[in-house]
Amino acid sequence: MAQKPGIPKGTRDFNPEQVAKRNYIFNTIQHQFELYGFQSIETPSFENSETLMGKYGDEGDRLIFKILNSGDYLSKVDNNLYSKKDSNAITSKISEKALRYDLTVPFARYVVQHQNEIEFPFKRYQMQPVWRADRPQKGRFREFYQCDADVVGSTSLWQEVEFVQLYDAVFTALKLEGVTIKINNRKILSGIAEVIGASDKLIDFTVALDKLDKIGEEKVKEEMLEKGISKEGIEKLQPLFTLSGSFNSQIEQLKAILSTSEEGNKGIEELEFIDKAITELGLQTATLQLDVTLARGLNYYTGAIFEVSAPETVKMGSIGGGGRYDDLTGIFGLKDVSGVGISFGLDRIYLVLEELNLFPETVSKNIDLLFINFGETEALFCLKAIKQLRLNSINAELYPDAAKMKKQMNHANKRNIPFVVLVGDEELESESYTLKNMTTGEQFKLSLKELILKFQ
RNA sequence: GUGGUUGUAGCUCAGCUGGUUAGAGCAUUGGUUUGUGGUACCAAGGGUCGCGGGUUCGAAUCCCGUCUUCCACCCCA
Repeated sequence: MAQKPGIPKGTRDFNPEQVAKRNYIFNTIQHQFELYGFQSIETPSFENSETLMGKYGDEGDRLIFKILNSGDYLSKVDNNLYSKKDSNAITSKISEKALRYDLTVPFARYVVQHQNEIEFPFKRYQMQPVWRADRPQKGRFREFYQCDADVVGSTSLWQEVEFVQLYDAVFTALKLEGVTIKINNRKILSGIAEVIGASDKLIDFTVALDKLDKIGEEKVKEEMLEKGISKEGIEKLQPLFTLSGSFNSQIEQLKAILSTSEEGNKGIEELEFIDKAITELGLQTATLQLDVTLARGLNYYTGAIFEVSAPETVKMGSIGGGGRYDDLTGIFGLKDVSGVGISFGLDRIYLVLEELNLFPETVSKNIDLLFINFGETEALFCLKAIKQLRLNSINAELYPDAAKMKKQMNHANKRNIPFVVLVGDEELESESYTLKNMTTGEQFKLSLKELILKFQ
């Protein structure tokens, strides 16, 4: 035997059962998206490099899969550049396309490109694979699916409120109870940075703050010092490290910290609005939690920031994220179109449902009837019946070969087919069908009409 | 990108400090059983020990490289 074929690391094959389970998640999410008024679009799996590059920060650029130009791609690189062996400089010469890294940036590109055809506010959802040249680990792949819902063309905070409800609706429909929807606001982070005199170090400051629950207060302070944030500034942060209690009481504490920051106050107002509405409307199974350490997608989020964590019993990174971006389309030349959206990580949700055993038993569809093949005459007779069954929406098939009974029966068992039909000489003569229940072993002789009636 | 970990039959794994022809269970195929399956028993097929190089009289076993797996960091869904 030659060496076995394989697939690139971080990618996966899906067997029929896995596909059925994935489709169950897809369908559940899609159903809720549509209930909330979102419409589906699709974009190409690869975009022009300039559409993607620079939109996700340096780290993001590194993780984008670049597609090599076709043809004699090296001939365009001048010798001087080539001899320097500067990968970054050469990349733009030999690669002009790249695999999509997420669904948000391509959507922004779509909105700008089709701005005159779109009726705003535009609510779209998109469920497609994205690719990242990351190193795989638990719940992290190089090809995975995102399910995004975004609204563009409205600055209304009611959108944020609806997205919180949508998260709750989807996870409730998936029977995944006890997820936490964490919410924060970019304006609060900016406000804090402003108050401690580190406005220019917002990203460094938030990246460090984000690690609070992971590495602890001391290490976070160390990292901030390293990044050049003043000692006095860090001292002002002290209340932040011990921030606790209900949504409301955290808000009160934040108000004290941010009293001098106009932007910070704006962020507080927004959070209060959302919390008040959600409290009034109620959530089914999820919990909305204020988390000031939450810092995601800072390269484009300007208002609300969302992240969803699985129930604490499961060790898994976030299973969803999102936020408000006031100026994403600005990058592509369209000003003043605000957007807000959320994303579901299908592959991670799959792992969580699997771990908690939450998939319904019936996710995979099976055929009801397998006709045993006894030979040419019998097979043709069976196919006539099968045709009628299928016209009546009954799943049925004929075993393709006139193999030994044992083999055919075994095949039915392996595939968990509940019934087989036997048609031999005797049945041919009487134009009847022997139906055998593979679980109980019972069998009955039926006419085609009776057979159809039984399975309809 | 950094650090660690893993790789033996289709699958799950044994194989002690290097020593004849590398094993088991499950799965597969055939038989006991020509139109009645699941169970049982019997038998058979299937492996360049991830790949490449090195040390050695001798390597699945030790060393180096490489790829892969999983995990942590970075970052993220």
